[in-house]
Amino acid sequence: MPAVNSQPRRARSGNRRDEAARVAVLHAADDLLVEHGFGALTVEAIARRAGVAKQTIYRWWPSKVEILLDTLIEDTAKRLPVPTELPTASGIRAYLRDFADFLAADPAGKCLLTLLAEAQHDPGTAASFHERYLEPRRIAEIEMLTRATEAGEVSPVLGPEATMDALLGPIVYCALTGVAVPRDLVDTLAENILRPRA
Amino acid sequence: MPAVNSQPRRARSGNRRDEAARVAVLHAADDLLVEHGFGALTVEAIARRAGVAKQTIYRWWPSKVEILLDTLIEDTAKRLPVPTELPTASGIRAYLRDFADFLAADPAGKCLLTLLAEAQHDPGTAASFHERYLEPRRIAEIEMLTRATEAGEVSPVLGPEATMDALLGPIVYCALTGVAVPRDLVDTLAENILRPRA
Amino acid sequence: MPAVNSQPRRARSGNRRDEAARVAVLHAADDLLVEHGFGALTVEAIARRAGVAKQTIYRWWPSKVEILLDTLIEDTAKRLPVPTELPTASGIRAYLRDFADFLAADPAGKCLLTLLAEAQHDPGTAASFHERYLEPRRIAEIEMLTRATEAGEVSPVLGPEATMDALLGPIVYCALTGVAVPRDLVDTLAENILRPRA
Amino acid sequence: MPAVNSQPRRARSGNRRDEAARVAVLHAADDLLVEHGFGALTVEAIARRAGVAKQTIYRWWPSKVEILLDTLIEDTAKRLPVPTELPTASGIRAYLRDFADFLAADPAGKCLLTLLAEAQHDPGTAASFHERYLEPRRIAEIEMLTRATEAGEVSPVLGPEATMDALLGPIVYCALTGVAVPRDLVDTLAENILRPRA
DNA sequence: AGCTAAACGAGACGGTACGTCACGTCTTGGA
DNA sequence: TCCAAGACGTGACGTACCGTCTCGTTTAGCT
Repeated sequence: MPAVNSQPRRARSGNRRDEAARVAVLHAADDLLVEHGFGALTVEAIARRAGVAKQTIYRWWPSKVEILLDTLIEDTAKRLPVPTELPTASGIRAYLRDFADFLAADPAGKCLLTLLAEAQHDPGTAASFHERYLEPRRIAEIEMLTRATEAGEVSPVLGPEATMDALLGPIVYCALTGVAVPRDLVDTLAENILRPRA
Repeated sequence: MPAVNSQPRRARSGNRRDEAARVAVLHAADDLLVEHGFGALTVEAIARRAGVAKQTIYRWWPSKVEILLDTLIEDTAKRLPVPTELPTASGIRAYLRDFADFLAADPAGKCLLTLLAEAQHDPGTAASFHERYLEPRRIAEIEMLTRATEAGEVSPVLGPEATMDALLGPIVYCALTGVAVPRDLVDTLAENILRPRA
Repeated sequence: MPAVNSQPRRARSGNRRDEAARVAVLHAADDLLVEHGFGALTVEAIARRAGVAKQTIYRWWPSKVEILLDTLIEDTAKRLPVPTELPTASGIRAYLRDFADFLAADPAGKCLLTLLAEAQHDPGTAASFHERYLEPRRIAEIEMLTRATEAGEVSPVLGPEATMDALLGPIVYCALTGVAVPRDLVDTLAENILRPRA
Repeated sequence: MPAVNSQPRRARSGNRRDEAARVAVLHAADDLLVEHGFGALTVEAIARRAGVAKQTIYRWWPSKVEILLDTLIEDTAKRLPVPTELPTASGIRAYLRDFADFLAADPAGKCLLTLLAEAQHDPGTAASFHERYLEPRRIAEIEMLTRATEAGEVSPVLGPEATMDALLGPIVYCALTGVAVPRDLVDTLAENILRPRA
């Protein structure tokens, strides 16, 4: 679905990158992943669905996982921002709940799980995934946690890195094993690991 | 002639399954995974390395992930049994530490992570992995936890299912993201989630 | 269909060749050829259909074409004997007509065409086919022709070998190309090549 | 740079069919057939020998017999044209002699016999072989015969179809049975079947 | 009556080729 | 300069048969 407007033919780009082709590829990849699973996510299928030539994909993305990574980064920025300004205990708890919902329900959540999985199979994917997604988020999360601790909102029983692993780990593990995150799991974890003020 | 292996030639199996071929396939798959990664784990490569015909693999395993699953099940039974008899708080803590070491260092640990990853890509793999590995282990773990609780060894802050997710999740998440599990993470988690007697 | 009687189990043979298995194989091969074509004529399919183990086939026949050859030889002896006693011009003409009908209509005719075809593909088949089928028949045909010539029944315009090629060639060629042998072709050929007395 | 073949590397084709690959496949198939027989004529062997990918073969030919058919059609057009302009009795006789030599000596002759044989095994092959080779040639031959008859060059004892079967049949039959066509067979047949003027 | 030897059904085995799919690279020709 | 289109070499897929090889059973014929 490359066309984004009512014109029968997309305005072709000439010698600049075709933005319509770019978003068509991202959408096609995401749609294929959600609708038919990772097995159907081939470069040829993406090109077919996006109405784009295969070469156009190879020109701009080194592999199909980078497409997913682009999608994930854009979607996460919109739907799951890390709260960094004046974080409170309840703000952090809300963030954890949002994260659980994101993994369980959002199409981009499937995208994250897929990338985490593919990173186990391929070192290159792992490197990209860490560098472009995990590390930046982790830095923001650590900052969130540090500020909250300094403000006396929370007093975690572990260092910031380990605290984030202790909080996110169970949520991710439940998502990976197809288990719905229990309602009280997040709250009890926050209570016992973060030790909020109230 | 009491000796059964005086010839270097492998004893052929007749019309019964060839045990030597079976273990050769399991070893070949494990070796390929550890040495060259999941990308090199093709059925043809396994057959080549095991000195076995491709058809022999397809005769006994519906897919290559079932081979890994067989390997994982056999190896886990040997190297990471769930302690079910008279479990103590320190026994559970030791189990968690062993699990972290298993994921980090054992070849079969890579196998587990690979299966967990592949389960994200393919529903069939997910079903097999749950049915043949995760569920049986989870049942044993729940029993371990229940007995320890009844014996007063521990008094967990969550139900048994959620407790196991809270304990195993961070370990798995660290392994998946390539982070070494911090020394104090497991112990502090056990302290705050399980609340042992002592 | 190995069983030839009402007993649920065929009487097993002990340490002598099992005649029931032999004819079951011949029939299965012929049936498969006629019903599903040469492509379906695999050793495994023959064994399956005959209710016989593959090894039993390999024990007695070096290849599947030898099975067809056995069938052809038995059937030809019954249904298309070469008239050698006191041959007449009309006897030879009748033989040619029978041969045309045999190729067109008899299951064993398909068998002959198949063997002639397979002989083009494989020298071993060609050797067996010549030695066991073509040569013996040719010798009998030449004798038939020679006797008829000596008796003054016919006075062929070519030597006996070439005469047989001139008479049989068109019939075989029509069968190979799927053309029905025209009614007058055989008769006119006989008239102009054999030059019968009357 | 006017030269197109200054590099040893073959010029790649872009998005048009690669003519070099096409002829390489035809030659490889013919060579394999002549050198090692039909048994060695596998698609994989053709691809290997032609230096071409298997998929390139499957992209353009539905089966290996179509490759042979292409070869045969091209070669026959060059080496064994049917004389259609002002055919004479001796012209027809020469055509028959050329046909016999073609079958006996020319590589493409083996190709024809192979196709005729394979047509016995597979109805699809038979259909293609008739439609693309036998029928067009037969039409040209019938026209040749009709013209010669109308010009009074010959007065055949049979209709044109049956006449061609009577003339070609013995030649093909000899070739199929590995018998060298006797020198006088063709001439005597022509004399007695065609009845030329002189 | 028991023993030996052969043929049997069953079917696992190491192989080869099949025809299909997707990969990533390349070239053409149009905008 | 970018793009759609698509042919190409590469290599793995899962399947079908090949011909060989045990297995354990059955039976004929000899001790």
